[in-house]
Amino acid sequence: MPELPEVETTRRGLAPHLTGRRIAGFAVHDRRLRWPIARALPGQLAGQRINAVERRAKYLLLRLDHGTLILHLGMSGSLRVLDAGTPRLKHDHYDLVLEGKRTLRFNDPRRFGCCLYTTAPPERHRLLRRLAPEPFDPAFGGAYLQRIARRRKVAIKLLIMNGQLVTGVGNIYASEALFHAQVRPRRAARSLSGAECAALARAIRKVLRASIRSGGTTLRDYTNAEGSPGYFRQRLYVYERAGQPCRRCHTPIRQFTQGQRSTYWCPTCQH
DNA sequence: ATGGGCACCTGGCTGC
DNA sequence: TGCAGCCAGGTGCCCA
Repeated sequence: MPELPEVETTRRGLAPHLTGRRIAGFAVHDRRLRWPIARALPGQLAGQRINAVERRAKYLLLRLDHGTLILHLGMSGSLRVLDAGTPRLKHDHYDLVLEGKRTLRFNDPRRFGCCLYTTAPPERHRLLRRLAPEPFDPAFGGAYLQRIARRRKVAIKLLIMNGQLVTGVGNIYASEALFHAQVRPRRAARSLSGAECAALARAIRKVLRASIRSGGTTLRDYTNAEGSPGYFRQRLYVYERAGQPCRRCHTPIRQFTQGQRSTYWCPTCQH
Protein backbone atom coordinates (compact mmCIF):
# COMPACT_ATOMS: atom_id res chain seq x y z
CA MET A 1 0.00 0.00 0.00
CA PRO A 2 1.74 3.04 1.19
CA GLU A 3 4.57 4.82 -0.47
CA LEU A 4 6.04 8.08 0.73
CA PRO A 5 2.96 10.25 0.04
CA GLU A 6 0.63 7.90 1.89
CA VAL A 7 2.99 7.70 4.87
CA GLU A 8 3.42 11.47 4.88
CA THR A 9 -0.36 11.95 4.69
CA THR A 10 -0.71 9.59 7.64
CA ARG A 11 1.97 11.51 9.54
CA ARG A 12 0.23 14.83 8.98
CA GLY A 13 -3.07 13.38 10.09
CA LEU A 14 -1.61 11.84 13.24
CA ALA A 15 0.62 14.67 14.38
CA PRO A 16 -2.06 16.99 15.81
CA HIS A 17 -3.64 14.12 17.75
CA LEU A 18 -0.40 12.73 19.14
CA THR A 19 2.07 15.54 19.62
CA GLY A 20 2.42 16.48 23.27
CA ARG A 21 0.12 13.69 24.44
CA ARG A 22 1.08 11.17 27.06
CA ILE A 23 0.81 7.41 26.47
CA ALA A 24 -1.58 5.82 28.93
CA GLY A 25 -0.96 2.27 27.75
CA PHE A 26 -0.18 -0.05 24.91
CA ALA A 27 -2.46 -3.00 24.18
CA VAL A 28 -1.33 -5.81 21.90
CA HIS A 29 -4.10 -7.74 20.13
CA ASP A 30 -2.01 -9.70 17.66
CA ARG A 31 1.75 -9.49 17.97
CA ARG A 32 2.40 -11.21 14.63
CA LEU A 33 3.87 -8.58 12.33
CA ARG A 34 6.99 -8.66 10.19
CA TRP A 35 8.83 -8.86 13.48
CA PRO A 36 6.71 -9.85 16.46
CA ILE A 37 5.76 -6.98 18.77
CA ALA A 38 8.07 -7.19 21.78
CA ARG A 39 6.47 -8.39 24.99
CA ALA A 40 8.27 -5.68 26.93
CA LEU A 41 6.77 -2.87 24.85
CA PRO A 42 3.73 -1.95 26.99
CA GLY A 43 5.90 -1.50 30.06
CA GLN A 44 8.43 0.59 28.14
CA LEU A 45 5.90 2.97 26.60
CA ALA A 46 3.44 3.64 29.40
CA GLY A 47 3.78 7.14 30.84
CA GLN A 48 6.03 8.52 28.10
CA ARG A 49 5.07 11.67 26.23
CA ILE A 50 4.98 11.81 22.41
CA ASN A 51 7.13 14.79 21.56
CA ALA A 52 7.07 14.62 17.75
CA VAL A 53 5.71 12.56 14.85
CA GLU A 54 8.31 12.33 12.10
CA ARG A 55 8.88 10.37 8.91
CA ARG A 56 12.03 8.83 7.48
CA ALA A 57 11.51 7.18 4.08
CA LYS A 58 8.35 5.11 4.62
CA TYR A 59 8.91 4.76 8.36
CA LEU A 60 6.98 6.79 10.90
CA LEU A 61 8.94 7.82 13.97
CA LEU A 62 7.19 8.67 17.22
CA ARG A 63 9.72 10.55 19.33
CA LEU A 64 9.12 9.75 22.97
CA ASP A 65 10.80 10.97 26.15
CA HIS A 66 13.24 8.08 26.37
CA GLY A 67 13.23 6.50 22.91
CA THR A 68 11.60 6.27 19.50
CA LEU A 69 8.82 4.08 18.18
CA ILE A 70 9.60 3.01 14.61
CA LEU A 71 6.42 2.14 12.71
CA HIS A 72 6.00 0.80 9.18
CA LEU A 73 2.71 0.23 7.36
CA GLY A 74 4.01 -2.50 5.05
CA MET A 75 1.69 -3.18 2.11
CA SER A 76 -1.67 -3.11 3.84
CA GLY A 77 -1.27 -1.32 7.16
CA SER A 78 -3.18 1.70 8.36
CA LEU A 79 -3.08 3.82 11.50
CA ARG A 80 -6.15 5.60 12.78
CA VAL A 81 -6.97 7.74 15.75
CA LEU A 82 -10.21 6.48 17.27
CA ASP A 83 -12.29 6.82 20.39
CA ALA A 84 -10.95 4.34 22.91
CA GLY A 85 -14.19 2.35 23.00
CA THR A 86 -14.41 1.77 19.22
CA PRO A 87 -14.99 -1.95 18.58
CA ARG A 88 -12.00 -3.77 17.20
CA LEU A 89 -11.89 -5.23 13.70
CA LYS A 90 -10.19 -8.25 12.21
CA HIS A 91 -6.46 -7.64 11.75
CA ASP A 92 -6.19 -4.97 14.43
CA HIS A 93 -2.74 -5.49 15.93
CA TYR A 94 -2.24 -2.90 18.65
CA ASP A 95 -3.66 0.16 20.39
CA LEU A 96 -1.42 2.96 21.56
CA VAL A 97 -3.80 4.34 24.15
CA LEU A 98 -3.54 8.06 24.75
CA GLU A 99 -4.31 9.92 27.91
CA GLY A 100 -7.88 11.10 27.47
CA LYS A 101 -10.38 9.17 25.40
CA ARG A 102 -8.50 8.39 22.23
CA THR A 103 -6.33 5.62 20.89
CA LEU A 104 -4.00 5.07 17.93
CA ARG A 105 -4.98 1.75 16.35
CA PHE A 106 -2.98 -0.25 13.81
CA ASN A 107 -4.70 -2.59 11.36
CA ASP A 108 -2.69 -4.70 8.92
CA PRO A 109 -4.18 -7.76 7.15
CA ARG A 110 -0.96 -8.84 5.43
CA ARG A 111 1.25 -8.29 8.49
CA PHE A 112 4.18 -6.80 6.59
CA GLY A 113 4.18 -3.79 8.89
CA CYS A 114 6.31 -3.41 11.99
CA CYS A 115 6.36 -1.74 15.38
CA LEU A 116 9.79 -1.48 16.97
CA TYR A 117 11.13 0.56 19.86
CA THR A 118 14.65 1.85 20.23
CA THR A 119 16.33 3.95 22.89
CA ALA A 120 19.29 4.74 20.57
CA PRO A 121 19.14 7.57 17.99
CA PRO A 122 16.79 6.12 15.34
CA GLU A 123 19.00 7.15 12.41
CA ARG A 124 21.47 4.58 13.70
CA HIS A 125 18.90 1.80 13.78
CA ARG A 126 19.75 -1.03 11.38
CA LEU A 127 16.56 -0.40 9.36
CA LEU A 128 17.30 3.29 8.91
CA ARG A 129 21.04 3.75 8.87
CA ARG A 130 21.61 2.82 5.23
CA LEU A 131 18.66 4.72 3.76
CA ALA A 132 19.24 7.15 0.92
CA PRO A 133 18.58 10.90 1.27
CA GLU A 134 14.95 12.03 1.30
CA PRO A 135 13.76 13.13 -2.18
CA PHE A 136 13.05 16.61 -0.81
CA ASP A 137 16.50 16.87 0.76
CA PRO A 138 18.85 19.23 -1.12
CA ALA A 139 21.32 16.31 -1.29
CA PHE A 140 18.93 14.60 -3.71
CA GLY A 141 18.77 15.81 -7.30
CA GLY A 142 19.97 15.23 -10.85
CA ALA A 143 23.65 15.20 -9.87
CA TYR A 144 23.01 12.68 -7.09
CA LEU A 145 21.00 10.44 -9.40
CA GLN A 146 23.66 10.60 -12.07
CA ARG A 147 26.35 9.65 -9.56
CA ILE A 148 24.52 6.55 -8.32
CA ALA A 149 23.34 5.54 -11.80
CA ARG A 150 26.69 5.96 -13.53
CA ARG A 151 28.09 2.50 -13.06
CA ARG A 152 24.98 0.44 -12.48
CA LYS A 153 23.38 -1.64 -15.14
CA VAL A 154 20.16 -2.38 -13.25
CA ALA A 155 17.01 -1.15 -14.91
CA ILE A 156 16.35 2.45 -13.93
CA LYS A 157 12.96 1.57 -12.47
CA LEU A 158 14.51 -0.93 -10.06
CA LEU A 159 17.20 1.58 -9.15
CA ILE A 160 14.73 4.28 -8.10
CA MET A 161 12.79 1.71 -6.07
CA ASN A 162 15.89 0.70 -4.10
CA GLY A 163 15.63 2.39 -0.72
CA GLN A 164 19.38 2.41 -0.22
CA LEU A 165 19.68 4.57 -3.33
CA VAL A 166 16.43 6.53 -3.58
CA THR A 167 13.95 6.87 -0.77
CA GLY A 168 10.16 6.78 -0.73
CA VAL A 169 9.54 5.71 -4.33
CA GLY A 170 7.46 2.53 -4.54
CA ASN A 171 5.81 0.74 -7.41
CA ILE A 172 3.19 3.38 -8.27
CA TYR A 173 5.40 6.44 -8.26
CA ALA A 174 8.33 4.69 -9.98
CA SER A 175 6.21 4.14 -13.10
CA GLU A 176 4.65 7.60 -12.81
CA ALA A 177 7.96 9.43 -12.39
CA LEU A 178 9.52 7.61 -15.35
CA PHE A 179 6.54 8.58 -17.48
CA HIS A 180 6.87 12.25 -16.57
CA ALA A 181 10.63 12.13 -17.18
CA GLN A 182 9.93 10.37 -20.52
CA VAL A 183 12.40 7.59 -19.71
CA ARG A 184 11.68 3.92 -20.45
CA PRO A 185 11.64 1.78 -17.29
CA ARG A 186 13.88 -0.96 -18.77
CA ARG A 187 16.78 1.36 -19.59
CA ALA A 188 20.03 0.46 -17.84
CA ALA A 189 20.62 3.07 -15.14
CA ARG A 190 24.05 3.87 -16.55
CA SER A 191 22.60 4.67 -19.97
CA LEU A 192 20.80 7.78 -18.70
CA SER A 193 22.28 11.13 -19.69
CA GLY A 194 22.82 13.94 -17.21
CA ALA A 195 19.76 15.67 -18.60
CA GLU A 196 17.65 12.53 -18.15
CA CYS A 197 18.86 12.11 -14.57
CA ALA A 198 17.92 15.72 -13.89
CA ALA A 199 14.50 15.23 -15.47
CA LEU A 200 13.93 12.06 -13.46
CA ALA A 201 14.92 13.69 -10.17
CA ARG A 202 12.53 16.55 -10.93
CA ALA A 203 9.77 14.10 -11.89
CA ILE A 204 10.18 12.10 -8.67
CA ARG A 205 9.85 15.24 -6.58
CA LYS A 206 6.96 16.54 -8.64
CA VAL A 207 4.94 13.33 -8.48
CA LEU A 208 5.51 12.80 -4.75
CA ARG A 209 4.66 16.41 -3.94
CA ALA A 210 1.51 16.36 -6.07
CA SER A 211 0.37 13.11 -4.50
CA ILE A 212 0.88 14.44 -0.98
CA ARG A 213 -1.27 17.43 -1.94
CA SER A 214 -4.04 15.01 -2.98
CA GLY A 215 -3.77 12.97 0.20
CA GLY A 216 -1.97 10.06 -1.49
CA THR A 217 -3.23 7.30 -3.76
CA THR A 218 -5.99 4.93 -2.70
CA LEU A 219 -6.08 1.84 -4.92
CA ARG A 220 -7.85 -0.62 -2.65
CA ASP A 221 -7.60 -0.09 1.06
CA TYR A 222 -5.38 2.87 1.94
CA THR A 223 -6.98 5.42 4.26
CA ASN A 224 -5.44 8.25 6.23
CA ALA A 225 -5.60 8.76 9.98
CA GLU A 226 -9.21 9.96 9.70
CA GLY A 227 -10.23 7.00 7.56
CA SER A 228 -10.54 8.97 4.31
CA PRO A 229 -9.04 7.85 0.99
CA GLY A 230 -6.47 9.77 -1.08
CA TYR A 231 -7.38 11.26 -4.44
CA PHE A 232 -4.17 11.01 -6.46
CA ARG A 233 -5.45 7.94 -8.28
CA GLN A 234 -7.32 10.27 -10.65
CA ARG A 235 -4.00 11.86 -11.56
CA LEU A 236 -2.14 8.65 -12.41
CA TYR A 237 -0.88 8.66 -16.02
CA VAL A 238 0.20 5.04 -16.40
CA TYR A 239 -0.14 2.97 -13.22
CA GLU A 240 -2.90 0.34 -13.55
CA ARG A 241 -3.84 1.81 -16.94
CA ALA A 242 -2.63 -1.04 -19.21
CA GLY A 243 -4.47 -0.94 -22.55
CA GLN A 244 -6.00 2.47 -21.87
CA PRO A 245 -4.95 5.46 -24.00
CA CYS A 246 -1.98 7.51 -22.85
CA ARG A 247 -3.29 10.78 -21.43
CA ARG A 248 -0.73 12.65 -23.51
CA CYS A 249 -0.60 10.84 -26.89
CA HIS A 250 -3.42 8.24 -26.81
CA THR A 251 -1.12 5.26 -27.47
CA PRO A 252 -2.29 2.27 -25.39
CA ILE A 253 -0.34 2.01 -22.11
CA ARG A 254 1.75 -1.14 -21.81
CA GLN A 255 2.49 -3.35 -18.82
CA PHE A 256 5.23 -5.87 -18.08
CA THR A 257 6.91 -7.42 -15.06
CA GLN A 258 10.13 -6.18 -13.52
CA GLY A 259 11.53 -7.57 -10.28
CA GLN A 260 8.25 -9.43 -9.71
CA ARG A 261 6.28 -6.14 -9.85
CA SER A 262 4.11 -4.65 -12.58
CA THR A 263 5.57 -1.77 -14.58
CA TYR A 264 3.45 0.55 -16.75
CA TRP A 265 4.71 2.81 -19.51
CA CYS A 266 3.90 4.59 -22.77
CA PRO A 267 5.95 3.35 -25.76
CA THR A 268 5.48 6.65 -27.58
CA CYS A 269 6.19 9.19 -24.84
CA GLN A 270 9.07 7.35 -23.18
CA HIS A 271 12.47 6.79 -24.77
C1' DA B 1 29.81 -4.23 -4.21
C1' DT B 2 26.10 -5.58 -7.21
C1' DG B 3 22.14 -7.93 -8.80
C1' DG B 4 18.51 -11.33 -8.82
C1' DG B 5 15.07 -13.79 -6.56
C1' DC B 6 12.57 -15.39 -2.62
C1' DA B 7 10.08 -14.95 1.49
C1' DC B 8 6.84 -13.09 4.55
C1' DC B 9 0.96 -12.76 4.61
C1' DT B 10 -4.33 -12.13 3.63
C1' DG B 11 -7.99 -10.96 0.65
C1' DG B 12 -10.21 -9.98 -3.58
C1' DC B 13 -11.00 -11.07 -8.14
C1' DT B 14 -11.27 -14.20 -12.34
C1' DG B 15 -12.25 -18.18 -14.69
C1' DC B 16 -13.22 -22.99 -14.86
C1' DT C 1 -21.00 -22.32 -5.22
C1' DG C 2 -16.49 -23.93 -4.84
C1' DC C 3 -11.97 -23.76 -5.64
C1' DA C 4 -7.48 -22.94 -7.83
C1' DG C 5 -4.67 -19.45 -9.46
C1' DC C 6 -3.13 -14.94 -9.73
C1' DC C 7 -2.42 -10.34 -8.19
C1' DA C 8 -1.71 -6.45 -4.80
C1' DG C 9 0.96 0.07 -2.52
C1' DG C 10 7.31 -3.20 0.82
C1' DT C 11 11.70 -4.71 1.87
C1' DG C 12 15.08 -7.71 4.40
C1' DC C 13 17.84 -11.38 3.42
C1' DC C 14 20.25 -15.06 1.01
C1' DC C 15 22.80 -16.51 -2.78
C1' DA C 16 25.68 -16.21 -7.00
